[in-house]
Amino acid sequence: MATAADHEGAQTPARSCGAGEVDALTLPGVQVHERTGRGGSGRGGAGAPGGAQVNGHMLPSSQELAATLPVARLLVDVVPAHLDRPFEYLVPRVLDDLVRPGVRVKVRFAGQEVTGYVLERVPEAEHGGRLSPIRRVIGADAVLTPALASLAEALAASQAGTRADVLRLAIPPRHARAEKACPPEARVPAEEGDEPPTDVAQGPADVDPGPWGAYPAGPSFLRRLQAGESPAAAWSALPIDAGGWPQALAAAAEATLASGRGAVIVVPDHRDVQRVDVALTARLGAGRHVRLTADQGPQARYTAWLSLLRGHVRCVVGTRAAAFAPVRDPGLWAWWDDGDDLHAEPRAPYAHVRDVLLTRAEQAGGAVLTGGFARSVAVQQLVATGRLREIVPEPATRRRLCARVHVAGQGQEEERDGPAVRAHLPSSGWRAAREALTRGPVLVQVPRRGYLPSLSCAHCRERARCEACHGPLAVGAAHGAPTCATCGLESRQWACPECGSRNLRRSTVGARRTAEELGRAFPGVPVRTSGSGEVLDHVPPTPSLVIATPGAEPVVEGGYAAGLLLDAWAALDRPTLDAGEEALRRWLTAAALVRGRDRGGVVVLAGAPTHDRLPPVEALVRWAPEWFADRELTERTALRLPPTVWTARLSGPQGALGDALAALPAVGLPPSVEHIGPVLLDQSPHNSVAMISGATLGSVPPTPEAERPAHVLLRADPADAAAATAALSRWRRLRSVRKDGGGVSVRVGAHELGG
DNA sequence: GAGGGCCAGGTA
DNA sequence: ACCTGGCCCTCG
Repeated sequence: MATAADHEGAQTPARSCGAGEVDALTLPGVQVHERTGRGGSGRGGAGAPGGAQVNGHMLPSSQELAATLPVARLLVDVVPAHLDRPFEYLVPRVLDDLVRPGVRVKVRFAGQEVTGYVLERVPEAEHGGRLSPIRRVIGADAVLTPALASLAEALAASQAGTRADVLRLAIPPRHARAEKACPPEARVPAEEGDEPPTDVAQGPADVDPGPWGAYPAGPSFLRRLQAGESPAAAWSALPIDAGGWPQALAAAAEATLASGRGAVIVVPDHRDVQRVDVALTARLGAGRHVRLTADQGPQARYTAWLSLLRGHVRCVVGTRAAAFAPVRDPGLWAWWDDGDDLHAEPRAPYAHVRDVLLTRAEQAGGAVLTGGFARSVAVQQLVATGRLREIVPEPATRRRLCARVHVAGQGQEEERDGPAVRAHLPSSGWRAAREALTRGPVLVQVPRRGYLPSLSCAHCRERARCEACHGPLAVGAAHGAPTCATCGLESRQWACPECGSRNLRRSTVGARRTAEELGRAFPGVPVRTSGSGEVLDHVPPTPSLVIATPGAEPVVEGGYAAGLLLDAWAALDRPTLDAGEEALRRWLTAAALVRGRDRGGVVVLAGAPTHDRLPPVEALVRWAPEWFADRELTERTALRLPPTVWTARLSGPQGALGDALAALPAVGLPPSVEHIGPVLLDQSPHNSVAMISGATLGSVPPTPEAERPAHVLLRADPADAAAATAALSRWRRLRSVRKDGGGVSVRVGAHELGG
């Protein structure tokens, strides 16, 4: 393959490189303007007969420019916020044909070679100074489509980030072999009639509603998709008994394709991609859709991405980054399980899949569909504001197809001994499992992986902490010593600082230990585990115990006979805003894999507080995710908690945060914006490092007060959100130009002080 | 973010 | 007269 370097100085006439063959074309002999000459106008090359003229600067002949529109405005891929604006470059004549809006190029910027994206070609420069030439074109495809450009602009604005941040997530690295494998776009025009005829909306042949038949509003949603309309829905999915959510998403995709439009489906993890992929193949046949995941490798990823960009394929299923997929004429934006934190992008600008898809729907049109067994508070807010309409099953359908839920420890007294207690199971759970094992597999969800992830004082129940750093103590293996999860120090002589007791008790039991114990409680029954490390996709529908951590529950044909949800309090006790929401989501996700009530399916929730029934527990028992989400939304509105208010988090050294707070009003932060903090990030790890090393080395100075890491949470009414975000954006630009950001990072929409 | 110019203050 | 460091600006 000819690389850029191969072309260096080769004097290749542009004409000999048909667009289809060009990988990367290097401008031969570009030398001038490499250095910003110190003296005068430095009109370089000697002679320069027939040199072009731009802004009064004569250019040498080796630099002959495109005859028309010799200037390209580019977005350069650089980090600093104040550089998020167009820069102008010259278009050499040899690159004239290739430098089109959206094309990826290489240019010299601040002395380095950087990637740029062509925004437009213009007749003359706005910039007064001299321009550098574009050095190379990276692939002939216009990767920055107009749709993507406006998406990047909107997302950057709403997250106080930069367009380059967005594009880094949205446009995969170019892969030349993938480009070759995917036939050039010129030869596959969508309108030439070589598309499968089913792609064209035609006549009465309605798409088979499949699982949508179980929802009153389902079939009409599909019909509207097929008719080219753009409904927007929050869908409460029934358990797998009702046909399976992957099949439902595939049906929605088929209806959309039948209207002549494309579809984007985003799911949390690659197991979900696999399942939707299978469903799509079954619905659409082979070759009508592509997958897009982070783990598929550069070539496969770019091949899939290009086939969407070039319009060969109109439907995609993938994980987070697939939300940016360049599907042509999009008609459906769908995502599954809004509450799964895999949908939240961990890199700047931190946009959630929901933000990305809703923004795209607003900009490009198309239907919106978000489904799940649970309903997140964020989705409930969209329902409450009328952005989404509900698709929910009839109560009777739900009662029939959802498992019966029992909360252990309620009603009749639980037994105090026997095999159940030894397996730290409530006896009702043990009985349910024993009975269910005669009919099929039993799913056991344990909230945490590992062995004994956390320990507490056997006497006063105070959480056991590391003596050095106050991190949580845990036991990693069957006979291991308690070890700090934060600093790794072994604690062989632990004593409770509260009551002096030297005995530890487990407060959470991990999957491995549970597997051991259950194996003993149910001799002869095969035990399988699925969690981090080894995640099982499927298990056979034969009697077995399947122990899984949340998100790793294997699917079983025909559903589990029963489900045990252990250590409920551990899920509820997390000190985060969304602990209840997240607990319910995890329980419902597991419970949805269990057979419906009509087929004897039962779910036992163990370890929930018994004195009063918490809303997430009640919502599980009643299988009422909408009720819970609505209640939670009401409560957060009253308490001014996100997502009902705008929030942003600034993180960095305490001193720099103070400076930032002082500077923000001057760049337009509305006075109504409150701030909470600065709050010191956590005393323990940093102190512990100082303490431990101080003890051994004797001379490590403590972290200066101003340098200690901290957070500030900003909070504002939704009405002030745009102004507040804009102020943060301006502040970032100012900071980055002065190089005194002080290590403060900005995250708009961060709900918690932690993390 | 990187590189460089420019001014202030110190050093030979 | 020359070196060094900090500040601030440009980058097309």
